[in-house]
Amino acid sequence: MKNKEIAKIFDELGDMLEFLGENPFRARAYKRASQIIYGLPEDIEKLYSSGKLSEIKGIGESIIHKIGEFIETGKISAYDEYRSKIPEGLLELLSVPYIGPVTLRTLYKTLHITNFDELIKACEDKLVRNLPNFGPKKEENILKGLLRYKEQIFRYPIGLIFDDIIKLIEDIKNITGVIRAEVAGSFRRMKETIGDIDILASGKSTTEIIRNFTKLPVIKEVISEGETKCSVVLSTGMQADLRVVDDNSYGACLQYFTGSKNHNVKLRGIAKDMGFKINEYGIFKGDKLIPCPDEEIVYQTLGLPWIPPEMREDNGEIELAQKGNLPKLIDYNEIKGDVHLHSTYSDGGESIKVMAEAAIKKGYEYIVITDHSQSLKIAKGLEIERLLKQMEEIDKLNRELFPFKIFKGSEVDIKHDGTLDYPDEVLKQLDFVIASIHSGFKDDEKKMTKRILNAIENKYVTMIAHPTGRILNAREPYNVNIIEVFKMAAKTNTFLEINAYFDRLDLNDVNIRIAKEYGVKFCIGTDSHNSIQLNMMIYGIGQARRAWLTASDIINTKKLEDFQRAIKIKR
DNA sequence: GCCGTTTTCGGCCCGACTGTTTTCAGTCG
Repeated sequence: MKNKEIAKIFDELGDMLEFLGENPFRARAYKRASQIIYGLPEDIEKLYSSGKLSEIKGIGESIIHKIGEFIETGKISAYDEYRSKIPEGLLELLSVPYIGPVTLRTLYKTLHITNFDELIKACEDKLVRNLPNFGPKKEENILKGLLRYKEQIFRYPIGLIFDDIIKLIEDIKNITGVIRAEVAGSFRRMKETIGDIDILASGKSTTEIIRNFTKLPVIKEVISEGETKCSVVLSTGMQADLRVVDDNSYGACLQYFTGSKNHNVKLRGIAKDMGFKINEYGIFKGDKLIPCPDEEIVYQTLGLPWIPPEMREDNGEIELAQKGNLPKLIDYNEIKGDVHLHSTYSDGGESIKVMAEAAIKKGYEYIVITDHSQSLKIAKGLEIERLLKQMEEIDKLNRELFPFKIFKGSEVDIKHDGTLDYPDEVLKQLDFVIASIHSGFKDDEKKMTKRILNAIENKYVTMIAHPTGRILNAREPYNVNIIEVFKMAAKTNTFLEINAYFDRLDLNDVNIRIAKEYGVKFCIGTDSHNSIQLNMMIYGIGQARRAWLTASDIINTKKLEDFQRAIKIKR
């Protein structure tokens, strides 16, 4: 699939036009197209050849032509032409705080800066401050931005920072005068990674609230501080922005601050067509303010139902809302059991019983214990004998914990030759067989795809875990033709996992949406190695919601009896 | 570059904060 590759080219093309100072709306059109293509739930080549690209808003004649050129020739001549005018590496500087297209252009034209290190040196040599409209403060900020960018080139996986942020919000709620406070931005949209934290609070004395916020112990540095907003760096190195408004504007501001940017741009366009002006303080009809203490009012005024934050990416959700066809997304409390858990039998940290009791406490009706199989020695994978012994223990626990149910499962390695790590006679004694890749990551696409398809075709395999193998900030997906996997999974009733482990989130939102188009059903598993990690379920649900899944798409939303029936369907 | 039961040309979301200026451009979200 070339979606990502093409999306990246249009994104860069947008950057180039910005840098060159060409029509900013043209640049934005490319950037918009890039984001649309990145989030496409289908193979772009297929859409191109079937002529369906022209039905997508934001993709016009010229861009379709360029996509066609890329599919047929592997390149886009307009892109290559601009590329040759701009030094390699220069545009990366656009991602540095304080550096926008105008600043970068000046730096390039006057000081001939083309990369990171040259700019650092120019700042240190105090050359930047003397440029027109620059000054000492700006030079200092650029240098700070460069250093911060270098430190924080990656985005934080949401699961890594979730608890800290919830705690921070509690601290903010305790500041005198604060009426309401919550996190907005990509965190509220449950994006898999978070760049910075956007926090919203309401209260009367905004300046005072902000001053008290900047004194919280977790704040390392104050970047900017005004009457209604401020930006700080937290002790973790993460940036946080706080916005404080009157409680009557809370809903409008929450809507605005949650984004995404594209979602808001479209919404404001709709408002404008209806004769409204919409900003973070509310909706205006002429000079008359319609107060929006709650978010629902913003959408309602525009004739729309409230749209869940996870959907707000301008991927068609506004059009769906206009038609009254928003899906009922899976709710955060609809999961009835966890399907991917490890215990001390392999590399988990706690006993099966402790894991089960934690699940009961969460209100689950069942769990599946899925320790590693024999060849994964590094994780104390179970030889057949120990697996049989584990089954006995599970039988015993099931008598004890009734009506709660522990299913007998295993996370079975798909070995390098494409066979599974236990023979069928063993697999058929298990209730739930997970197959997954833990070795031979470097196989070429053909071989890797064959390995996974082999596993899917085994009638005892219930689910493929973490189907692409990517690890956030650490490992790229393995070379696999994921579309073939989707097709075969749908055909054979093999479930695909939405792995909720904080640095996996695999399948990711884009792939989940594509897989659903092919008719795939999913389970969400936390891959927990201790009982606290059961809480990671929310991150998996978040990704499912971002992919517009409903409870009926996800097998472990089913009650015990129905789940039991569903996992037998393939046999 | 995209888009249109107001438009096929002329628009394209809106405001806060900073640093440089002396009224505003640039950046950010």
